[in-house]
Order: sequence, then structure tokens, then C-alpha cells
Amino acid sequence: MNRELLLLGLLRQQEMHGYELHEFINSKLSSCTDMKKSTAYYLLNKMEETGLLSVEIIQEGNRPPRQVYQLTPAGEVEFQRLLRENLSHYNQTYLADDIGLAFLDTLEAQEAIDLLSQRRAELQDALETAINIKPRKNSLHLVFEHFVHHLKSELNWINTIIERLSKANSEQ
Amino acid sequence: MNRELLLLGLLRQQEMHGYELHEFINSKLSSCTDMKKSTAYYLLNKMEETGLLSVEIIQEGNRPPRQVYQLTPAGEVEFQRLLRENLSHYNQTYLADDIGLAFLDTLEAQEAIDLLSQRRAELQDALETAINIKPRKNSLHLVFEHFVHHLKSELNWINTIIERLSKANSEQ
DNA sequence: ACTTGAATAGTCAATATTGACTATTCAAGT
DNA sequence: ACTTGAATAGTCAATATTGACTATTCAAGT
Repeated sequence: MNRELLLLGLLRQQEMHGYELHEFINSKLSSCTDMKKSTAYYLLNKMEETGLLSVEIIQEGNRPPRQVYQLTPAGEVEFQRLLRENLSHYNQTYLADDIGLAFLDTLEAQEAIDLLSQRRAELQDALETAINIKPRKNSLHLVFEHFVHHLKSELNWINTIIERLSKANSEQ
Repeated sequence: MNRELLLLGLLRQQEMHGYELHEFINSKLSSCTDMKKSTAYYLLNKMEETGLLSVEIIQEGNRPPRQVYQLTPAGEVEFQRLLRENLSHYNQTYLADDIGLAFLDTLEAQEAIDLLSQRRAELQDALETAINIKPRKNSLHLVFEHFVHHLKSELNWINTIIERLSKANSEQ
């Protein structure tokens, strides 16, 4: 449902066509979702069929015609509902990458340390990239702040684990 | 690929049938994944077809026969590959729930505070539940520790946001 | 004028994921 | 002995998601 909320919320601010939505999401909201272009088109189409969105076909110059979507009144109602639903509940974020950690004892301590150190380097890069993004004026900046907060917490965690493994390894 | 890694890793420790795998994942690894039963069966079947797993049909008592899966040598190789692949790279966790935050400015400050406070209460419950789970002796406990670490960081974050909104609201 | 590659704007078949359903066993209560 | 509901062990059709492909425009270099 969050993906629908996202599309409705963006279209509410400004009517757009599918590609434009996809571009925006990919560049500005990559910390929340990795929804692919085809998924966006699929959802837009579905929401148009259920009456949440209406389409207008716009021809500009001699470019091929584009399908521009906008919220219907029903779409606005659904947006309000989904927004309150979203904000008022906590939904678990799945730390899917931890599955490797669950099998860490399969490896020699030294190899585990080396592999996780490489992971840490990538995490550090991601954090630096995130910090350098200038936040917008509207509440989108909250999303960035949270992302940075989360990345710092992750770096913290991985540092703890690597240190612990190193200590155990040298004591051995 | 993480789901395959998970199934291979568990079957590597002990051969199991689909339902058993599903039970284990649901009870012990709910912080990493919400993979549904049918997905597990689908992946098991696929990995059997590609030669990573072999099946044995086991009849016990007069229960219906069960398909018990075990790793083939090719499955062991793939497990080792996926494990190193997983540990050595950082993959972004998408904070899908933040989509609501992005549209927070749609609401009156007071309503936003109320909704987020309810979310915080649920988060607090989740944290307490997580803390009360006793960790295993093997590296599964790392997964739990990380989950608790993450939940604490989330609670921290939501507290910051609610405080900030409250202050802005009372200054107004 | 012509080529080339990135940007734009999608479509569609293949794949992954799920919810709803079936069917049996087992333990507990009556 | 009989009912009832939870636990066990799946299947399958419907839905969601994706990657690979098509096709056009546009800007830059030659």
C-alpha cells in the first residue's frame, strides 16, 4: 500500500506522467523504495481502473503522446486514508541482509572480518553520499534525515561486530 | 538471492521439509524476512530443479508423505558463494514506511503528533518483545542483537521527530 | 548532413510472491 | 466415542514485480 500512497501523494502535489514519477522517485526517494518503472506503470493503470486517478493524453510538439495522471476526488480520499494509516502504525523493516550474519559461524574468524570490513567500506561510502545530498524545504527532508540516521546506526553496529570478532580472534 | 541463501543455510545445518523451514523462519528469523510459506515451497522446488537440492520422500506413521530437502554438493558450493557475496557487500535497506513522513506537511501539526505517537507506542511494544527473546548460542543471536539495535535507533529517531513537531507547535 | 549515445516514454512476457483454499492429524474437552 | 480447533503439510490461481525490449527525441561531436 505504501507504493500507492507514494504515487498518490506525488500526483496530488503535481500531475505527472509515469516516466516523470519514476524519475522523481528514483532520484529523490531512493532511500524509501526501489520500485521499478514497470511497477509504477502497473500501479498507475490499476488506480486509474479503480477510479483513484484520471488520465489525460497530452501531445507536446511532435513527441509521442503522454499519459498524464491526476487524482480524482476518490483518490484524494484514499490518499488521506493511506497517509493516516501509514503514520499511525509501526511496520517492521526487514533487515534482509542479516541472513548472512546468521551463518557467520560457517567461516574462519579472519575471513569473516575481511568480508565484513569490505561491507563496512561500502556502507561508509553510502553514508557519505547520503550526507552530501541537500535536503528540500518540504517534509521530504525528514526522509533524508532518517536515512542518514539509519546509516549511522548501521555503521555503528557493524563496527561493534567487527571489533568483537577481532578481539575474539586475537585472544584465540 | 538472500532467500535462497537462507533456505540453503538452514538445510545445510539440518535436512528439513518445507513446512518445517517455514516454521523456523517465521519464529526465529522474523526480523530478517517475512517470506511466506508458498514462496518457500516455490524456491525449494526451483532449487531442486536447478540441482542445488535433492528431495527424499519420507513417510512417517500414517501421516501423509513429506518432501524432505537436503543440499547437494552444488548446493553447498552455491551456499558458500552466496554467503561471501552477502557478507562482503552492503545492500540498502529501504525504509518503506517513511513514505508517510514525506507527506507529513499535509496534516495539521497536532494531528501529525498524535498519529506518530501511536506509531511510537507500537514501536515500543515491538522493542520490548524483541528484548525478551532469548538469543541462541550460535550466530543467530547476532541477528537478534542487530534487530534490537535497529529498533532502539528507530525509537530514538521517532522521539526526535515528535519532540521537534511539539516544540514547533507550541511556539506557534 | 550524419552518427552516436544518453534521455525520454513506455510495453510485455517472464518471474516472484501471495492469499485463500484443501486435507489430514492430534490433543483437549465433553 | 465425538466434536472442535489448532497444528501440520502442502497446492494453486491470482497478483505484484521485474528485466529486457522497443521506439522516439535530442544534443554533441565530426
